[in-house]
Amino acid sequence: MAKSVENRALKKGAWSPEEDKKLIAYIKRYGIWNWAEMAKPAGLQRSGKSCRLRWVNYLRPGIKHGNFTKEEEETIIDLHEKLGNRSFHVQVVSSSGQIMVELNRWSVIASKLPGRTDNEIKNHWHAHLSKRLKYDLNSLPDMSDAEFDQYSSFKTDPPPTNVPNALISESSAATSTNSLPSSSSNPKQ
DNA sequence: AAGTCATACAACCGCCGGAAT
DNA sequence: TATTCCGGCGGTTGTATGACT
Repeated sequence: MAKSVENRALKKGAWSPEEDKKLIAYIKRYGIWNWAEMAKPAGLQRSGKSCRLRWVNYLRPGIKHGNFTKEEEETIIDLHEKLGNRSFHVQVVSSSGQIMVELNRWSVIASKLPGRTDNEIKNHWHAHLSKRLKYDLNSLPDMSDAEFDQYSSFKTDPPPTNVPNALISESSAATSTNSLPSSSSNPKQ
């Protein structure tokens, strides 16, 4: 009830420089203690999720913006191929003993690319790399994005039949390897 | 110059798992 | 043990911008 009234008052859409400044100033002063509660005292009419996303992906110190390098793209493609559409577990030794930690695909890839966020990597994947992979990069000569786009008139056509299945359907290939217990049981995914 | 289309990127939504109670 | 809340993730959408006709 009250919550829906609050939600209606929440601002959505692009962040203004003033909002950015408010969020940065608040976090510098008080740190991150509760995203849902922080927005109000920070003077922001935003949801906690929106504040968190803005901070994690754009305002946080050390975030790298701009074009992905070839090395970064190769890392993304390589890890995406290895990880597929799934999460997995790693063993971590902490002061309290050995524990299992679950990591997800994009955050794992992001951890290998300092300054890059999972959201940025995910967007880059969907915008550039997935379509490039669909066409089997290995069979093409080295080419720029512009050259690739020129080449890729397949966009609305079905993929050629000689492309391996693993490259045609990322999701189906990933599903077949999804044998580990996973938290990513979201039916949407 | 104006309209249309394609692309890139920022942000949102829905869902899930873990922690707290 | 059950419930609630919060943080985090993946997928998707909305919008600004540039290219093209």
